[in-house]
Amino acid sequence: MRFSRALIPTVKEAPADAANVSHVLLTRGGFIRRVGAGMYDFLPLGLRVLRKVETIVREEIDRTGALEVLMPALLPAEYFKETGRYDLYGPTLFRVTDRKGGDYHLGPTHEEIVTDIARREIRSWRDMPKTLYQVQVKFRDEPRPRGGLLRCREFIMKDAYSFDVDEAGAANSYEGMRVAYRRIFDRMALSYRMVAADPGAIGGSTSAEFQVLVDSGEDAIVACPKCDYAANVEAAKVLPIDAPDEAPAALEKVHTPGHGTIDEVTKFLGVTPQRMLKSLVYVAGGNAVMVVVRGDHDVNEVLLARALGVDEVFMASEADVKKATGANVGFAGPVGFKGKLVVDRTAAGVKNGVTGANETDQHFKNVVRGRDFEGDVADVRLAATGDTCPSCKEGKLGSYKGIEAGHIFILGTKYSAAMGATFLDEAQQKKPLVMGCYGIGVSRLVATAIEQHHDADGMRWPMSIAPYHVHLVTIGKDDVVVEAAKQLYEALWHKGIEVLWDDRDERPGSKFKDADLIGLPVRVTVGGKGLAAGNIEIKPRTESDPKKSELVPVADAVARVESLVRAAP
RNA sequence: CGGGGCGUAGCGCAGCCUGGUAGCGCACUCGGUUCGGGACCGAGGAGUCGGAGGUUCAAAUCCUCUCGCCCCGACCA
Repeated sequence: MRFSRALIPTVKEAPADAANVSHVLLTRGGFIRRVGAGMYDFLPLGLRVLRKVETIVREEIDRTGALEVLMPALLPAEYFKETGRYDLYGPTLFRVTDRKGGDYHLGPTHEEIVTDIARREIRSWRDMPKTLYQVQVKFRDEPRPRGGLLRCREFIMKDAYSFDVDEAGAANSYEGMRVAYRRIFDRMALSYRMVAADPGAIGGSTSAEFQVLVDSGEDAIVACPKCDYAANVEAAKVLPIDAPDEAPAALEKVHTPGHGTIDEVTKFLGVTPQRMLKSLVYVAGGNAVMVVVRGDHDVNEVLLARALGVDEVFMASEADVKKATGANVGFAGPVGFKGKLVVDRTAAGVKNGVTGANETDQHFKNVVRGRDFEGDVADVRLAATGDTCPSCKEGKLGSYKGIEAGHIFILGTKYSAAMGATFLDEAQQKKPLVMGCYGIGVSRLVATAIEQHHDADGMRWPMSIAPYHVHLVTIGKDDVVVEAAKQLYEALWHKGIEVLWDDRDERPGSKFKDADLIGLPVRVTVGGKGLAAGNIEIKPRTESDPKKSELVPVADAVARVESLVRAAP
């Protein structure tokens, strides 16, 4: 492609509304343009990347034996109503009404729709295993779209669904998909980690996320350096931490005027956060629940909800805290608390703790569980850096940030049972299909790749998903230069190497800046000076020194470029 | 939805507090000089100041309502 005929609207200044590197660079590089909140145009370069990601995903998913289908994005409400998700999804569902007043919605995911295919088409154990997938647009009215392509209201997802006769079969399908996912992320040259995850709203038992490791990521991950344990913090198991043994001292009420936070109280009373019993009020199923964790820990709301047997818990409002404790926020405590009380296992072991007295400006010292309060003990804290690994019990967990690029689940019979998707097994018994589901955020991956591969000058595309492989820059308009470039351009294309030729009538500086911004993996410069000496210049985008490039005789240029393109991931 | 902020030329912004007839940089068009890391000179085109209502002789500026967007939280690929 000749730059002069392409649509690559690069801009010098970052858009004011962009906060993420990928959003800034994709916009500046002319890959995408915002249309509305969480909606983007893919301009030619952006679309080329998207297509390459899709191709890798298709190749690897096909390799597992899965079959590509295409389901509608516009869905009649009846299917989601069958499983109750029409209500459960709430405002996240884009709801539409047709001319006859019928209820429809745009598909946020397609478990119900594939399950409908399955209940019509899969009748015998002989039909399985079977995995169906699609690469398709999804719609979710996110509470807060953000980060450019990272979180959109309309986005491209690869969603696959497996159907098996039993749990063992489902585990097998799941394993096959796990291998495919590894290959996909490896081919895209992403540094990622597969982590244990919470199945969340999709439901099911086993699930793992593929987290691309970047500091700007929204998800917190803990991982063990000694074994392969890694988990999203919200799904991480925690081990109780023993407190130093002490003889119980007498309960004592202390005046702590205006000191409500852990930080203030520890300083004011001269105690460590490990001695604090942080008491938080949540609302679960309409009731106020007090949760006690150690001062240096945070509540894991997923674990808390599970411990309470509810779907969701919410932090209580300031007013609700006052109502529940009779004190201002900052002075809640378990001692004398009348409502439901949940105590984290580690907090339960704290001897002579410090906690709010449910009285504004008052705390208790030397609080002992069993003597001063009871409550239900459960692991409800978030895993933290330095925790002992719950798997090998040896390593100390480290913390990482990631972007969720893929998620795989074993669903079991949740959807098949609800929708009557059954088959006849060898014993002529009617059984529900055992399902798994597997998602990859295809459009999100475009942005994720940039979050991980960029520098101060712009993007650094991995070869496998770069919009073109080679950025050919010509300096000046001399006939010799243009002719040499043209020959190189055509020779490379004949070898299947995709070349973007910047043939614009621009000054060299602008061309180099745009080349760095767009970030194609190999830059080839043809200029009068080099050509006079019989050379062209080759510079990988990963080389950060602007002056450093390889001089190659014109005759060897094609072979040299080809070897670079073939070698890179 | 809770909290914060922003809507002025294609993009990035100033002007608003203290009303007086809209400006800067980039981009764009034309002419010229330039040409190996975002050149320079000259000339130009381009804006219902998000929308509606109000106050006023006069509103981008003050008031009310409204729409849109961004950022921080709860959700997710």
